[in-house]
Amino acid sequence: MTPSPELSRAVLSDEIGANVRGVVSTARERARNALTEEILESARGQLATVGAAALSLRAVARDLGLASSALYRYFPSRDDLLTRLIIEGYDALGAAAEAADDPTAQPRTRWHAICAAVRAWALAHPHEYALLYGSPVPGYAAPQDTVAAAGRVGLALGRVLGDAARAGVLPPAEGRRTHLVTPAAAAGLGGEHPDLDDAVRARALLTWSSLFGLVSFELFGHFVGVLTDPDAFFTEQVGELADVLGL
Amino acid sequence: MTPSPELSRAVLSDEIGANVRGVVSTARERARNALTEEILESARGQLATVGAAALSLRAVARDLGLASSALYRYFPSRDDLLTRLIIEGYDALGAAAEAADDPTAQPRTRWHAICAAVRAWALAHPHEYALLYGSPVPGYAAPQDTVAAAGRVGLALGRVLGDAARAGVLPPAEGRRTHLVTPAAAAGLGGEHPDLDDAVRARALLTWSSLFGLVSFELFGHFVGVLTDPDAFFTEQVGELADVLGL
DNA sequence: CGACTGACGAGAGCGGTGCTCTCGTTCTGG
DNA sequence: CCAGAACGAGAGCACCGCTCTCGTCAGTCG
Repeated sequence: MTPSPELSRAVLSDEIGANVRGVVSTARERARNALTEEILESARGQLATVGAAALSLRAVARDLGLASSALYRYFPSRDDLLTRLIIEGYDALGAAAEAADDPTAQPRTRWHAICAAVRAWALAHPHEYALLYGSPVPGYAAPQDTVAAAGRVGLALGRVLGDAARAGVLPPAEGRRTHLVTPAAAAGLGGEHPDLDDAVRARALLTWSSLFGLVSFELFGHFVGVLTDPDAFFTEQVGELADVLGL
Repeated sequence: MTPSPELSRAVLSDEIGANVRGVVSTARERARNALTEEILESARGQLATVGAAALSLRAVARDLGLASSALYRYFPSRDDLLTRLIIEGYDALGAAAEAADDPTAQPRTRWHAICAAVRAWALAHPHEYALLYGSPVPGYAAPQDTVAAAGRVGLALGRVLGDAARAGVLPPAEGRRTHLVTPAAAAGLGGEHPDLDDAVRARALLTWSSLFGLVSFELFGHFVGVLTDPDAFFTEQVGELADVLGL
C-alpha cells in the first residue's frame, strides 16, 4: 500500500504549478490540457448519442486512437469522467436559464422564460438531462463540486422571486417563522424581505421541483398518450406554478 | 435465419396450453413456473440491494446455482427481466396508493393519504422507485404491458378528483373545450362532469407530475442541504397541490 | 550540460458482463 | 414407445472498467 510514485497529484487536481497564474508554460502541460479537452469532447459526443449508461472509456480511447489505459492518466475512473460531465451539464443548463432571463422584464414573464429555457434545453439534450435529473448512479455520492453547479438554475429562479418581492409584486407573507428551508437555501431564494417568509420559500421549492417534474415526465415518457400538445400544456402549467408563487 | 426449433413460444408468452384454464398440469410446467418465480425473487433482491444498473443475470444465476445460460430459457434478455420488475414495481406502488385511499373520506384527506403513501413507498424502495421514475434505460421503449401498470397511481388520484366533482366539492369549471388532455386520459381523470373541464384535468396532470417531482428531488438528493424537515415540507406542499386542484 | 525523476502511452492481463451455440439429458404428447 | 421439444451445463465471443509493467520522452536540478 505504499503510494506509487507514478501517481501524481496532478491527476487528481487539475490546476498545479505554473498554471496558478493562468498561464500554461511547458509543452507537456499544454499537451495535457489539449488531450484532456479532446477526451471530454469525445465523451460529450458519446453522452449525447448513446447516453451515460452506455458511455465507455474504451470507446472514447478508440475514438482518440489511444490505449484505454492512457485515459486513466487524465481521469482516475469512469465515475470521475461522468462527474465532470455532470458539472458541465449543470453549467450549461444554468447558462441557458440565465441567458433566457431578462432582469428588466416582469417577474412572471421572467419565470415563464426561464422555465421554457429549461424545458428547451432538456428536449435538446435528453441524455444530458437524464444524467442530471434521472436516477443517480447507484451509490453515487455527489461531490461538492456538483452541488455548486447544480444550484445555478435554482438561483436564477430565486433571483426572480427576490426581485418580485422587492418590486412589491408579491402578496404579503404571513411572516411565518418556521424553518423548513435551510438558511443557506433561503439566501439563494431571494434573500431577506418581509414578503418572503418560510412558507413562501417552501412554495418556491415546490414550484422548482414541479418544473423538473413536468420536464422529467415529458422526457421520460410518462405523458405519452396523455397529452395532445405538450408545448401548450407546459406553458399553461408553468402559469399555474407562477400563480402558486404569487408572481 | 431459419427459426431454431429450440426456441419455443413459451419463452416469450408465459401462458400456454393447459395453463389457459389456470391449472398447471405437467410437472415440467410446474417446475418452470417455480423456477421463474425463483429467478424473479432473486432479481428482486438484487434490485433492492444494488439497484437496477448493477443487477446482473450472472449474479442471479449464481444465486440460484444455475448456469447463466439457463436463465435465457426463462427470460429472453436482461431487459425483459427488468421490464418484468418494472411492471411489478408499478403494481406494488399502485397497490400501496390504493390501500392508503379510503373512498369514504374527504377528497382532500384522500389526496394527502395517497401522496403520503407514494412517498413512503418510494423511501422504502428507493432502487425500485428509481427504476420506475428515474432515467429510462437508453433506448428503452416501454412495452405496452408497462403503461397499463404505470397508470395505477394516476388512476387512484383521478378517482379522488372525480369523486370530489360528483360530491360538489370542486369549484365550478369554466367549461373550457380545448383538448390538451387525451380522451383516454380524461376518462381516467374522473370521467365526465361539468366541474371537470380540460383546464382542470390539465391541472390534475400538473399536480400528478409535481408529486413525483417532489419525491424524486428528495430521493435523488436535490433537496440535500435545502430542507431541514423533509416530512413536514412534503405534507405542506402536498396541501398546496391540493389547493391547486381545488380539493 | 547532463543525469535523474516523473509523466506518459502502449500493451497485456484480470475479473466481470450479456448473450450465443452446442451438446447431452430428460420429460411429454402422439 | 419413441420422436421431438424443453432443459441445464459448459465453452466461447465481444465487450467492459481497471491495474500493472515497461520502454520512452520531457523537464528540472545539480
